Amino acid sequence: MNRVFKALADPSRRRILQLLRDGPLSAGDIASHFDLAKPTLSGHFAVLREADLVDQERQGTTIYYRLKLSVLEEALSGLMDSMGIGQAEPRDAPAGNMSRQGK
Amino acid sequence: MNRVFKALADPSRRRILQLLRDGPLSAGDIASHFDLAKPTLSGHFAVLREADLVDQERQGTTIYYRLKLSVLEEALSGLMDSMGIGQAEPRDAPAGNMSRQGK
DNA sequence: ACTCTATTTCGCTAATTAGCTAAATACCAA
DNA sequence: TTGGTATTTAGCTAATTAGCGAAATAGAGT
Repeated sequence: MNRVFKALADPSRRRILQLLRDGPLSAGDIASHFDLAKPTLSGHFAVLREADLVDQERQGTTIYYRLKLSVLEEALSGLMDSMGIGQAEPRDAPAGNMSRQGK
Repeated sequence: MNRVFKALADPSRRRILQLLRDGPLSAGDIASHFDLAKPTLSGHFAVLREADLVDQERQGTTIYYRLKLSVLEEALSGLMDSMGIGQAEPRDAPAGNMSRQGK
């Protein structure tokens, strides 16, 4: 989960994920949307892969990347949960007194 | 919005936000939950402030930090929106076509 | 003015990161 | 096996980051 947020911290990587929203794309297809060198993009793909946010499928000489939406969803809702966003009630903090921080 | 995701990329900062979920805390209160030096935490506060995720209020010699939940919410739902993750509507939402798949 | 306490700012270091070019790998076709 | 296309790996640099201790700032109490 930490890797997911690290991955999301870079705008290029967020944009890659957006591009993958409508279906798998090859590395080259993705690269054509950017003004970055291919190896740079390849590095971003590696980060996304390590975060388990995408998976790869080779088809001949072309590699297709596909968004793993459920992983992204779980990370985001996990965070929202821990922050008390949304209708999810925190399970760890009884809504009364937990630690009155005396000092 | 980029600053928000950069801020969220660090686990200590995410934990700070969690601690602030139940109400404002002083810098010292927060620091007592960590094994980090005060200046280090102070740096994290600065990052969170620049991301507009918290605000500060001085009370005597003590500085209280408060979570700006709406900023966090908007960043997250903005991302979810751009990724096509459903039920991310803060206000009025076009609840219609969610089955866009294909390529 | 002095002295606490709380917090930040200042330098510094080590680790990480994003970017590049050049070279390597993988696959396909002739 | 040679050649071509797609992508990654290797090796580098510059910029950013997280951490620290020491010093500075700020307010409150004496």
